[in-house]
Amino acid sequence: MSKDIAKQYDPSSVEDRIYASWMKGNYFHAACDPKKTPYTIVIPPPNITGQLHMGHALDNTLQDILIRWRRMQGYDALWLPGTDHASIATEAKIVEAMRAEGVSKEDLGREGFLERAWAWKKTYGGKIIEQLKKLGSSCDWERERFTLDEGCNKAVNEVFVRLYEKGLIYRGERIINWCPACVTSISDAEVEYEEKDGSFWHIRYPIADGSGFVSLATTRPETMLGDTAVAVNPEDPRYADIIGKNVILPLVNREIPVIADDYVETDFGTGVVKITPAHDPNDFEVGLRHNLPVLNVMTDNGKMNENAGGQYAGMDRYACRKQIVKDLEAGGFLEKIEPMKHNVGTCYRCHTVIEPRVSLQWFVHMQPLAEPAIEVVKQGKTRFVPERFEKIYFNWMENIKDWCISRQLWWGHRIPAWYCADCGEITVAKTAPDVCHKCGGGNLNQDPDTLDTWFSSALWPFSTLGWPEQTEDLKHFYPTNTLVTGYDIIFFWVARMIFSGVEQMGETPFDTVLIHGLVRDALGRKMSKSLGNGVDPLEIIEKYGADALRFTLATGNSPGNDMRFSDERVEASRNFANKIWNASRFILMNLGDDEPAPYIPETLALEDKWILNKYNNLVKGVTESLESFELGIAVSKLYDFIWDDLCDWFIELCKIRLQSEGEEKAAAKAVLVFVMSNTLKLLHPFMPFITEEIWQALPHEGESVMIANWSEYDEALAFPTEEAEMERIMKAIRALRNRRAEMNVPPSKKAQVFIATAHTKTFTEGIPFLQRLASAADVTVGGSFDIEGAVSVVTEDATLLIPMAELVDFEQEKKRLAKELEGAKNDLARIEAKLSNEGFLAKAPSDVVAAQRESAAKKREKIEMLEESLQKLS
RNA sequence: GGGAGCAUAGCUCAGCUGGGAGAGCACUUGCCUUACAAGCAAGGGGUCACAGGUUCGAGCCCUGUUGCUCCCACCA
Repeated sequence: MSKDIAKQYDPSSVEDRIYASWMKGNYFHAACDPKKTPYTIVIPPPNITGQLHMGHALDNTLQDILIRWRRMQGYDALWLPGTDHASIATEAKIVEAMRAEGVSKEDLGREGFLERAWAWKKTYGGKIIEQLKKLGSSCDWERERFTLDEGCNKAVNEVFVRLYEKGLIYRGERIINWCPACVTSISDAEVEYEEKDGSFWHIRYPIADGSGFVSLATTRPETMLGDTAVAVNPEDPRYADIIGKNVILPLVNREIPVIADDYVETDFGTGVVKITPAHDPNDFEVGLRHNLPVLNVMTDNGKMNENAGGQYAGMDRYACRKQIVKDLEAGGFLEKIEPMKHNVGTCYRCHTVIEPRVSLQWFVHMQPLAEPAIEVVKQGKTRFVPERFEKIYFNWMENIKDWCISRQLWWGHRIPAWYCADCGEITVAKTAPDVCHKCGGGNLNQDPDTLDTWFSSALWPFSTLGWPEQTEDLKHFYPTNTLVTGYDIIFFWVARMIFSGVEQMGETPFDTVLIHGLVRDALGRKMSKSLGNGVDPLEIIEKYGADALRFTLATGNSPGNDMRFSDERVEASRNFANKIWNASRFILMNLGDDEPAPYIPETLALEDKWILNKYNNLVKGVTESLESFELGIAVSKLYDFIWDDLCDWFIELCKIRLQSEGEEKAAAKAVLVFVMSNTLKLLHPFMPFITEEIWQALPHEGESVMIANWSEYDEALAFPTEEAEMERIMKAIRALRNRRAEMNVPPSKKAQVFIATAHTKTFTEGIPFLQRLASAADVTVGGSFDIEGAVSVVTEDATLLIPMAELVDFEQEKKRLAKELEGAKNDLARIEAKLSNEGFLAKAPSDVVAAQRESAAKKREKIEMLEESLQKLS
């Protein structure tokens, strides 16, 4: 904030400069000071392929608010940043770029491909970090990590070996989800189900002995090529006689048995199910039970393979489906086609329909890991905010299935398993073994596959602190405190971090999981690339400033709930920033070159005590809200205080004293500076840039507001009596303004006011306020007045009389007063009904009863005054 | 098939452990009152989805109903 202060706050001219000054001051760096209490947040590492989107902006704003607040409170606050290698997404991106050049992965070979991938990472991987800085994120950049860096690799290998040795990682042939576009297996969590219009094809399978046929229905007719049985329910009388017979698979003329299995429902479809063990998870289970052959009929990229038979081999699965249907129809096997909606699993990265398929993969045996992970949440060692997400967590963990962790990709942590070419034994080791641990042969080949990205993300809270080394950082900062993330990645990440932390470290990785919702567009739709409705946070920052964006994201939103984003809301935030800017400008203009001086308690005026008391309560309120993770409430308290109390009232009230000289002017200035600079501290976590810019311009101690001490409630600033007195005056001012507006009296027309009140001292003190803020001319305060033809304005504390006979229709005035009287009487009747209720008096807490008594007394006073005013009019 | 969330002013949403509803935007009226027109002042507008229940008292707690949204689940 320079000398020539503009009327409008221009964020673009201050943000980068301020951020650079913070970096220069090294304020983001956590010291790892054993004398200080640590407060740690690990960032949900954004993908290196990522562009900062609104979800990131929200997530990181919340984290920055928490970390800045705790840092100011004196914690050894560490916000540990980093990025995720995002195996599938990154590899896809690189392969795509290579395709444009006509190069394939195979052309380059593994080494060449990885070289290229690292080069890509070097060029583009830091982009999102730069974008986080634009947002104001106060991460400890010295500790920045990458899920595929050397340290994380060590951690990954360590965990893999440990789990393998405990028997919790195994290799086996199972049905897995296969994405034919990404050409890799994916985990169950990575499958997204989408409801699609499909068909239910009813097909006739002839019975081999020529006794007829059975009808069955399928949504994926092409998989019939891999059928190795047909199943019916053993209790189903319709089919009792065919169990054990064979049927002939149409088109391929292969004989397959009819088996009986409980899995088949009698009341769905025809009660007959084709069994394709290689391409359906249930069928696979049935196949195991009945010892059926497993016939894989598809290739890696979703085409039919040689097992599908000559006429279909090489066809795309969907082309094949069409052809099969055609051929079935031609052969008279197709009974009917029923339209049907069904849930189709798709790849969460590319949304290609996944193909369940039998495959040899690595798995984590989840059950033993899930149990203690459930326990730590049950015991409250980790709690979810809001709590309801615990149910989602439990539900997932309690029904957990084994986790397929191997991926047929090159970009990622390579599986630390070596196969002996001589004896076939597997050697799992942290570093490449020289010889087979069984036969001692040296002919070893490492598994070509890499691990699920989430395997390394799961270790993030401790791998980033140096684990498996017992580093000082690890000892000091683990377990971390707060994890901030969206509900959409509880399964992918949060759950896996919890069981990994518990298993490897013996301790849950964080005490609180703060869950936020999705940022939707103005119409409530999910922001997505395909819809093109995404709002770019960087554009918003450019247009309105980072503080306005942060404020928008932090406000009017409660944990776990989705929010809508609209430019109008950012505009409102921008206006708020501007309001603060101008209030500060006003203070600075009045400060001149005066020595900054703290206020002297003895010189404080009524309004000073009022604002100090309000400020003191604000400190308490904001801190409490932050402690309970109600950031939206904290920020709205600040908004209300700054805009309403400080700007609309206190600054206006101060103008009176600022026009004078001497002690009272000094007091006004000192209190203005005190309240503003301390409020800036409270606001700083939410709006870091503007608060720093202004704080630096105001008289201050210390280098930066971001390392200033967070304020605490201070008994010396408690002035409840004065606040109440001030409120009496304010009420009178509002009532006067209201009355004048109703009568269309322009502010330029000053009016004489007589105030009849029991609080003569208070109102005498308030005379200048009424003159300044309620267009009063001469004000006379007394016990009662008898004035002919005056307009009366009645509050609970006073009757204000304005002799403006010429402006008033006294019949109207009588009606108005009568109406007001009636309203007051109704209010009183309601309160008295309550007070005469035995149950209320007996059971309501005493402070509530007292409050009701007080408001009854006030109403009675008001009624009395209204009656008096009416009487005078007649 | 299970589970969850939401339903409050014209719009978008707050409303913490029950004590008679708030904000922003929009709207109406009057103000360039020299910090701010991205502003100031005043105002209108709500049977808190519906029906029961608990309670002295319910937007808030319980039950049910309706509508919308989401998550999970192997119905071929």
